Amino acid sequence: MSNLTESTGKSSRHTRDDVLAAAMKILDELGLPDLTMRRLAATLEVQPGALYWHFANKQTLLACIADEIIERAQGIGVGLDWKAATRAEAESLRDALLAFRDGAEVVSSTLALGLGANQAQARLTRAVAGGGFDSATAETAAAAILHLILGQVWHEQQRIQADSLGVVSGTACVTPEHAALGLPSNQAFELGIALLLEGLEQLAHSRNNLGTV
Amino acid sequence: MSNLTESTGKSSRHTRDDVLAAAMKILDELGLPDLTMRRLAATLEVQPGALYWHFANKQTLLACIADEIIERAQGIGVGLDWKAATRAEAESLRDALLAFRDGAEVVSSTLALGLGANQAQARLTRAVAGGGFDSATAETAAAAILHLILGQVWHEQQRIQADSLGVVSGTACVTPEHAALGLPSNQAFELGIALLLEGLEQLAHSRNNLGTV
DNA sequence: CTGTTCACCTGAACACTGTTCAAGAGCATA
DNA sequence: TATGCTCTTGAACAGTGTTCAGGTGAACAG
Repeated sequence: MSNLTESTGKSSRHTRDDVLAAAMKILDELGLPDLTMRRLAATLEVQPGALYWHFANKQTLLACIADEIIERAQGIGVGLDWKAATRAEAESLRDALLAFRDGAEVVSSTLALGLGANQAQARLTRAVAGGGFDSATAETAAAAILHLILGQVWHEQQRIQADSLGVVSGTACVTPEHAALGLPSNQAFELGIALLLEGLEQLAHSRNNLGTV
Repeated sequence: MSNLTESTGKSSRHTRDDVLAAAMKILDELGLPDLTMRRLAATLEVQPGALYWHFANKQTLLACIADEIIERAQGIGVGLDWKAATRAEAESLRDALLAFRDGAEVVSSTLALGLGANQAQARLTRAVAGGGFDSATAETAAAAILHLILGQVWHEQQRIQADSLGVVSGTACVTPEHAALGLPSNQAFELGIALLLEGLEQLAHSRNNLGTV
């Protein structure tokens, strides 16, 4: 009833990657609030304490999950101009976040804590830098794009879950002020990115008028 | 040693606003992780259960805190063109978030849950709408600005706290890839807003070429 | 065939967390 | 005096992340 590793998928001992994979499965199937160390341990047929041999604490685990989510976004921005490359990078990032339940929230918090998910900003920065901006500007613009994506996807994913639970929302403290309609999420995303890219292009133009490319 | 209401600030019975004020004080002085129902109860010299007469649960409390934080941001955008008005609104929002420890995180999560802090987007939407955009576009652009501000301030506030604790960060799962330098936070904020506003202005121009104001 | 090393796990606890609820205290109004 | 309403108590429930001395088993060395 145990000790078979591959075929029946049962217990015996686990590697760090096993734990990570199991955690990501729970996250995707049950959501972040249900991703507890005890549930994770139970899934692996192991005592909770065992997890702390593989990960120093839960936050570290979450940071690694965030890294994994981000790493699965691969844009193919070769041979494109910087605008198209940046847009492609942004889209692949968004897709990667959407592909995982509560992905945006996980990435947001670990990124805020400065723990993981640096690759996201790194990729965006490289794409933006193709427009010839100085590195500080490129980095800051990339951060702006990233925050925009995270905020939007987080909002969207929360709404998905809220709808599936039939939550009425509103009426928390003051007036309800019914939820914003705005554009559908795809278009909202494209508008946001388009605005930032357009702004960057204008910035590039105004720099051109003053000197070098 | 008790039962005096105003002068010594001691116990007796409390109103919902008392609880809210005490919660905000704890939040500002100790931070979000230390804002627990038990600590809040202890501050008010009351048993934890008493809090649930005033607020249905902790999330509702946090939503009200978020509403309060947002409400304290008052932009004075009268007699300005839409760009200046929007920038003013964004700046006052940013200031309001920065004025409270962990303000951005509190507002982010309750906004993601669709519970509170709607006024923020409402104000931004009104300012943007001054540019003559259709309501869906204005609303979506306002959401973009809001997400940008929240992401940036959250990041900034987390860094403040991390620095004060001497956390080394990095080395979570993969390579450290040392933290982004970019621009100082004020300039980062201004750049982000400037890019979005510039993008919006371009959008307005391109619309002008096709017809009405 | 021993002996040691080392990766991984157990079992049990610690110190918290949010939340619920019957019962009671204290004040205002009738 | 009696009723009703507001607010609080006290105690529990069901979880949470985390720690740690000790144990198990496989791999490797002599």
